[in-house]
Amino acid sequence: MSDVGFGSHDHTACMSGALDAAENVCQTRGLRLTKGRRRVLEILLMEHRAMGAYDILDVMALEGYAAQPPVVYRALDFLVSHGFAHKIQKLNAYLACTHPCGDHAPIFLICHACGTVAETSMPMKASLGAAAKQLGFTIETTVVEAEGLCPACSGETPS
Amino acid sequence: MSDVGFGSHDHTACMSGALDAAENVCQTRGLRLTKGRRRVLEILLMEHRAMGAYDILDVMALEGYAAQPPVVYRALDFLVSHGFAHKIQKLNAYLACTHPCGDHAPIFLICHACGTVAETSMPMKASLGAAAKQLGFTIETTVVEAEGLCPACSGETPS
DNA sequence: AAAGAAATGTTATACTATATCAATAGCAAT
DNA sequence: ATTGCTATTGATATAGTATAACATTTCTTT
Repeated sequence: MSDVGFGSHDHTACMSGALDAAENVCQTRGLRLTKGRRRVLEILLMEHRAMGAYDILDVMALEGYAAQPPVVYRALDFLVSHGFAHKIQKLNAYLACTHPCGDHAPIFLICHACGTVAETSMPMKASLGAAAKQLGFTIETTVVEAEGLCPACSGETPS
Repeated sequence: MSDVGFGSHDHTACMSGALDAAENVCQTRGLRLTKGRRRVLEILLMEHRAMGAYDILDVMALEGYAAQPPVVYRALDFLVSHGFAHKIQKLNAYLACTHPCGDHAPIFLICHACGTVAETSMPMKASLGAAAKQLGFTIETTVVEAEGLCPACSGETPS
């Protein structure tokens, strides 16, 4: 594991950095980070938490940019399929990717007390792929999520 | 990895065995495998595939035991929380557990061509837990799912 | 038998996601 | 610069997944 989302960080930098990175990746790969897609990514980065699609819609509505569900789901599909965001399956929620974001196999640590989700990377991707291969199964994508208590919440008695 | 769901097996034996095992576990732990819960488990074992809650409802309706969604969801909650079934997060579907079913950390291999889901067990549970612990995170439950092509489908050109 | 806990039946509704089709914008080649 | 093609957006409707709430029944313990 290399990096984690618990503890503080320079959020402004992390956000503009991630946006710049996304711009660059899109440039390089000939992808279009259109207004709607960028807006959804900005919201995810700004909020810095796992958000449901309808949470994102709410934020857009507050910003005066009312939109329909398909707008957000399309943007999320784009962001997720190109690695700019991830879907947290256990929460039906989406999280901006704050990693260097090449082709990675992330794992997520979900605190069920405070709802924080930390992204880190898989210490065992290779072993998983190799083990599956032995069974004749070819892995294309993986989901690894762990639920439990984050450092802040495990020391206390959270409500 | 110890066991896998690709390839054939003695389905009748697997089903009655799993039911007996569930009965025994319930007996031991003072749990009640009531009619509705047992019925849902039987359906999952019979169909031997990942089923949505409404798929299960459809089967119950065909059997003349029409029920409302909460009936199935409650049964599934019971079965999942006691390890008799698992939820496949990527599919919003449920699968009977066909393993010896002590306290295990399963991983699922999902074929996106034929929809088959194989349950096997985690080769890296310990490493994951230890790595998370280093970050101060205490894991309580894990979800590990891999999507790709099963042996049968990777050799062909499936539609 | 009575009391308390667990499970069920039922209605309604909340939450998550996609199909569909018309309209528009970006891009490449003549 | 127009034409034609493809990708994207807008908008309406609807499909699919899951739970809240509350009355009723069943089980278990006393």
